[in-house]
Amino acid sequence: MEYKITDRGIEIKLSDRFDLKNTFDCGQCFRWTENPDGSYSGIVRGKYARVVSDGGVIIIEGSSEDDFLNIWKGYFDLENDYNEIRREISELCPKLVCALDSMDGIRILSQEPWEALCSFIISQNNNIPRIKGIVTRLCENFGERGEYGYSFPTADRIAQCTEEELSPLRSGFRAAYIADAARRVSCGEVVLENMYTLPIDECRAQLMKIKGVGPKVAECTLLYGLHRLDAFPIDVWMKRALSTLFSGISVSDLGRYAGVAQQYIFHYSRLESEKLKTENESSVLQHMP
DNA sequence: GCCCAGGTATAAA
DNA sequence: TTTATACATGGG
Repeated sequence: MEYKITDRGIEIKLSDRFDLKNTFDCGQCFRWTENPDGSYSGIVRGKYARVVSDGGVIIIEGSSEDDFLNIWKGYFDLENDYNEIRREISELCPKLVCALDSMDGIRILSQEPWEALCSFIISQNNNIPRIKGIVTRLCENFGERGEYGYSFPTADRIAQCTEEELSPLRSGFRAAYIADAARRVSCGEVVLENMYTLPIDECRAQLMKIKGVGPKVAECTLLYGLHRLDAFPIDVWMKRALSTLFSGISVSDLGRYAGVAQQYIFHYSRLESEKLKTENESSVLQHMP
């Protein structure tokens, strides 16, 4: 990864790819919005940036060099080479090549741990547009107002709220879960920062003490919030995908990038199920009088 | 109105 | 240990 400072912002040259749509709109994050020109705007750790992809170069507009080095470089995982990661996954599981090819240029973001935990508690039994709405209201109601928008509220701030005070979020039954997570993080019972390095099973067990956090939310928190690329899903859809689309592969075959592989598998299985759906619809149409 | 959404808590087999 | 339901809300 090379970068230089220009009048447009930080210009980055990568040896691998960074596809903005695949990265920001794949369901791993809920606070980046696409602009009409295809760039994306977002706020991380209270800092605003606009990310532009321009002929193989990525430009982070509105970032100082300090912010780039301290925030964006790690957040966008720019020092990992996804060509290498993909090569390792495909060598471990050659059957996954079609899944790897189905989503070129995705990067696993290294989000703020508390934001990821909170976001994926909200994500359960929910759809992406509504998740985004609830997260937006969470920031508007309890985050810090900045020049370009709101920061994600701290666990301490949310811990002060009663369930009643969370009602403007319209998050339904998840309000109690958000409150419980905030309380446990705020009082130090759950220390997210320790989970960058703790054994993955221990992390999962600690997270699952929180009400409303099951295996899926724990995995997502670890993968997207603590950048544990080894955090593998023990989720029903994953088992189904591996037993149907990729029979013969088990989660333990996926190695140290199990979490990254999971992202590709998820996307691929979504594509396949949609393909199946349209095939069924057209065959139904064929039999219509 | 009905169905479903990157699930989880709870009760029951 | 595995399997069925309710859960709040809103987009399609």
